[in-house]
Amino acid sequence: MNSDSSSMSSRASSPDMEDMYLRSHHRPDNRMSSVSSTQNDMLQKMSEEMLSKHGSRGEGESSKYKIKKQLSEQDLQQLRLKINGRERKRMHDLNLAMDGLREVMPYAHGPSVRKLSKIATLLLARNYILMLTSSLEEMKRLVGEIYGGHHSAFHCGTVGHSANHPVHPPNAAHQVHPILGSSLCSNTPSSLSASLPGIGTIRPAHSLLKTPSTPPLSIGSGFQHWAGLPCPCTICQMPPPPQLSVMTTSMSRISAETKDLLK
DNA sequence: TAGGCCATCTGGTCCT
DNA sequence: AGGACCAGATGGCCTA
Repeated sequence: MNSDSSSMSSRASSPDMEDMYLRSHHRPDNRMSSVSSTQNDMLQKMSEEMLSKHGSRGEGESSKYKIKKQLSEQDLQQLRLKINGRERKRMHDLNLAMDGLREVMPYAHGPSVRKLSKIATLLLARNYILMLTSSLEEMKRLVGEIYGGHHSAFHCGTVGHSANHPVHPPNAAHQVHPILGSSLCSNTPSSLSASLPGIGTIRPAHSLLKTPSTPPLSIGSGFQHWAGLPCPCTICQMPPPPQLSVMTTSMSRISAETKDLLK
């Protein structure tokens, strides 16, 4: 999913967004989902009122100029309503995307839990990404340690590798760690750090991120969980193997920093 | 009641 | 020209 609409050559069109989110969000009204029926009625009334007002006024007495002016005014009003509607829809799409982001955050979801604000969602998402990236880094390092001298086996199996290290077949990594294989191949530590300079510099507490109404529970590795709700991340869904104790320690450290953010 | 958050309107700018 | 994006203004709702 390409969420960076500003960087795209062609800007994200609303129909696509509607398509994306309407599938998972059942919206009775295609246009104004979050606008209350009262507000919707009000908007409808406003437009109708303006249209009828401009349509009935000035009949007979007005000059051609006046009629023309009224028509242009009417057109202007219609145009304004049209633009407002588009903007409203755009903001709704943005909010749906924000909801989608909230859903995948390691944060309690539910009617009793207060929704994360937009800014808090973005900041938490950033730190979550940094934390996951850092965990991946550490995992890679540990795998490298475990298989010490066979480090080269964890690089992508290329012709070059098989030529340089005939003892270790190029696909050894995939045989030993099929789960890690793709990740290890797609990013070397150096390239990853280069592409994500923010790693290791997770931001300190932000005043905009507040403690949720439901206090966080610390389970096992120290990763943040909130009452009664499982963490959606894959790391928490599998029990950490004993070899990864170093990683879990690191996870505790990182999650503690994340916890600070929520204060 | 002040402050935070949000939805909406609006005008401007940029892009296709 | 029309549409998308953006930022400022405004008013409503909620909470400490």
